[in-house]
Amino acid sequence: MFGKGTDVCCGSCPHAWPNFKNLTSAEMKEMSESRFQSSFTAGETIFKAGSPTSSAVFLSSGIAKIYLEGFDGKKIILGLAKPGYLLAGPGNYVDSTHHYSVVALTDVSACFIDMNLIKSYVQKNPLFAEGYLKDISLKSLRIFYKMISLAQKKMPGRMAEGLLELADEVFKSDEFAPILSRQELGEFTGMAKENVVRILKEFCNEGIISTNGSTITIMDKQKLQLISANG
Amino acid sequence: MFGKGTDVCCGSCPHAWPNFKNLTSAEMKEMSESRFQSSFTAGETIFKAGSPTSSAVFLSSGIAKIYLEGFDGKKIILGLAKPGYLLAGPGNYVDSTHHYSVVALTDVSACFIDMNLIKSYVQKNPLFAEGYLKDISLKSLRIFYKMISLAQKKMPGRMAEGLLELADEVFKSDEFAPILSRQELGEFTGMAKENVVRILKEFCNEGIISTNGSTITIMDKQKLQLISANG
DNA sequence: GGCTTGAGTTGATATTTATCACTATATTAG
DNA sequence: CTAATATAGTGATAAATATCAACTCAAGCC
Repeated sequence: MFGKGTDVCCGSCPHAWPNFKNLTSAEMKEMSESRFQSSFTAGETIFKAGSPTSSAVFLSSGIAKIYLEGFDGKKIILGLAKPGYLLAGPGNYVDSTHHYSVVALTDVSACFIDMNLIKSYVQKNPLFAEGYLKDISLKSLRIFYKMISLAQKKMPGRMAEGLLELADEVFKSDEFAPILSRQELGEFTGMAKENVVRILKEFCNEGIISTNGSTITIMDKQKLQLISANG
Repeated sequence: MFGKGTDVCCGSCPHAWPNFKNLTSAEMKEMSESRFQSSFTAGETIFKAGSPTSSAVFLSSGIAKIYLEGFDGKKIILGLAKPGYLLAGPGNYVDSTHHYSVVALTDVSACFIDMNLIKSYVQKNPLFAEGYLKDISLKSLRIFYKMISLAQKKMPGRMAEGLLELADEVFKSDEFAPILSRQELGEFTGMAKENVVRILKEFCNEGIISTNGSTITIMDKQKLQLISANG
């Protein structure tokens, strides 16, 4: 399914990027009428690092993984995008190129908004520009802390942190389906997939989590927070 | 030495942040007249993570290290700041707090500019806002690549990359004084100081660099680039 | 159904990296 | 000048982590 997105105005979309609130209704209407919508099935690539940032992408439903491509095809999953998350990245104002790749983890429907339009609002609308700055700043900060975690915490600490992030920020629940494979969980927490298995098993044995079939449930959140904090 | 910086206008300062070119002459004059200047000797802290971002800081001379504070007092040096580098960080638009610390490596003289003034120019001056976005975007990108390097390269690769960054981007010369101690070089390349020593020695033995007293000279840049690229 | 494929899992092993203990060499303070 | 302190350097060891080689199990396919 794809096409011009003329059905609902972005202004009334419950999943819109918060910063769109700073647009005038004329700007909102213009943007809304010029956007494109497209669907992706789980596993499909929404955009790849290296491709031009011709559009800003927003999910209206589904979840996608955002990852950096390293050496030898190794990946680092920076985080998961949900509706309301601006998918454009810092390359937009540097070399007009994406520097991370985005792949749908579930079936996804996405809105594509012309980047030149976004950039023109940045120039015309100071509040919108400030909102964009806030967005990119917050994402930078998260990268800082991800970097500290990867560089200084040991595997159990990183896994605990990763599970807490999935529970608290992505799924908003202490019980969640394994939207990420063990391989991906490893790319998310910076370890080999074999070690993901071992550490999850360890957490199970200690009663910190339980893995019912393919669902992970956090049983002892305090302990998990302790492990995360102590590295 | 410190005080109001009324001697030279920022507009004619050869070390000014490039984005200041986008200010009107009235804005430039206002900013120039309200700024404060201060000096730091090598080793002194310019600001600490956690402190409020009340001012944007620019060096007019000297070099400073920018680092994240991790666990157990461990540090990650993100990079070195020279004149022309905006020292404010992404916390400014998130929680008005610095998230990295900055310490002078050489004697430094610095200009402090009221952050509210900067923020007001972001709102009044779209070109300035765009320049700010570009600045923060570029810094984000660098963090991406630093992160990949730390997560996926092995020690020799990280050291090679670090030396190349010092030569090509900081000192603009293949021979440079050891402004960073072995400890700091370790914080910069993500390894223990003992391993810094061992790898530098290894590089010496292979004729890739030479350490004359306390100066590092890159002898075989191609080889260094190869080591950096191959992880 | 039987076959293939890929994810999950496990144990053994190799590699990488940190830590520890110590010496040497500076550099600074008194 | 000398003691004290920080940095540099070295080797041995321990810890952390990746890699390799199986094996299991389930899903999809001819």
